[in-house]
Amino acid sequence: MINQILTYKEVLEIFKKLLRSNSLKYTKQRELILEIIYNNQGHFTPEDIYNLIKKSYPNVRLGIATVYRTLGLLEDANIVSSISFGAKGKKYEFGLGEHHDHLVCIVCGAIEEFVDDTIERQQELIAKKHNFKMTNHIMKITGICKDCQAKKRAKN
Amino acid sequence: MINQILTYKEVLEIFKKLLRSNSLKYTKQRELILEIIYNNQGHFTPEDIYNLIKKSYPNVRLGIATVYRTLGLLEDANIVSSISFGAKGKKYEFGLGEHHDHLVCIVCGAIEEFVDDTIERQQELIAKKHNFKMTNHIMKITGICKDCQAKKRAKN
DNA sequence: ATCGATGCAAAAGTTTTGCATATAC
DNA sequence: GTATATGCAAAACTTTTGCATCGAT
Repeated sequence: MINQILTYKEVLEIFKKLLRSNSLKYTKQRELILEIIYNNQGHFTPEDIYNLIKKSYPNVRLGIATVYRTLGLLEDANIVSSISFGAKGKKYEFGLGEHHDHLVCIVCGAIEEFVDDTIERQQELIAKKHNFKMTNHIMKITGICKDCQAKKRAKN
Repeated sequence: MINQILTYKEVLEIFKKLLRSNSLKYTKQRELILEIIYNNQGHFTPEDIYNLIKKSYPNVRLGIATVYRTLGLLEDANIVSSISFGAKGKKYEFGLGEHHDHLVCIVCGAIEEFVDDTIERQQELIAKKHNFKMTNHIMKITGICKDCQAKKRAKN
């Protein structure tokens, strides 16, 4: 897992290299999908990404199928990662750069990110103990966020 | 979070109490869904559960919609928990009893479970630090399992 | 007797696929 | 020029909803 911040140019180079080494083609659509995910920090459904591109680049032709196909490609290459946040469908986010985990509020849906060294280290130990060659890991804490707890108290 | 092993009878009692206190009805279908999840340790899609019940109890009428509705109910009550394993759709498992996390093989799909005290403790600290009232947490390590690593070596 | 639950089928949503055409190499 | 990618539309799935009927209380 790469744990340093990469510029868009560097990421694009990684992607291009990946395409080349698999005899795949570098297309405008593929670039835009990567760019949107890189530039908009956050968690997006395939449809979100489709809509963002349609809005930002109205003159580029794009089908939703291409978004699905490209996300699959990017996920295989670990450039993006996906997670299911309980809501319907999967969400994707940029996956190179510092790894982080998620706190998700079950009331308002807010997502906070965190990084915790103890957790990171322990995960590696666990994988080793089970003879797993770890390629990725996800941790998600669900609960009620500060704001929603306050609102709840106010109501009572 | 309840951290002790409960008998089926105890779980059923919890479920019945939940139903009663919400003016919901105790039906054969609801009981069978709970029973199947309790007795078959593992991770099931709603369709899996539907098929298991159809096979085990061919004379009980059951629609897939009821499975979805009941799983929603059981999940809200924390009696079952759901997780998305990358494959399509969510999978459900029994959620009372000792909490555990998952190692998922990206090659063969095998799921191993583990319990790790350090992780558990750290999660509580993180939730506290972010003022989250934690209701649940999931950790998933993806990688290549021992067997698939061996097969891969054999091929090369 | 009442009110919620159920099955069914239709609808809504999500993801994948086939194919003719377009585009990168 | 060749091989892969694309958009589109259809198909395949997954999940939810409306409604008449059934069944638990």
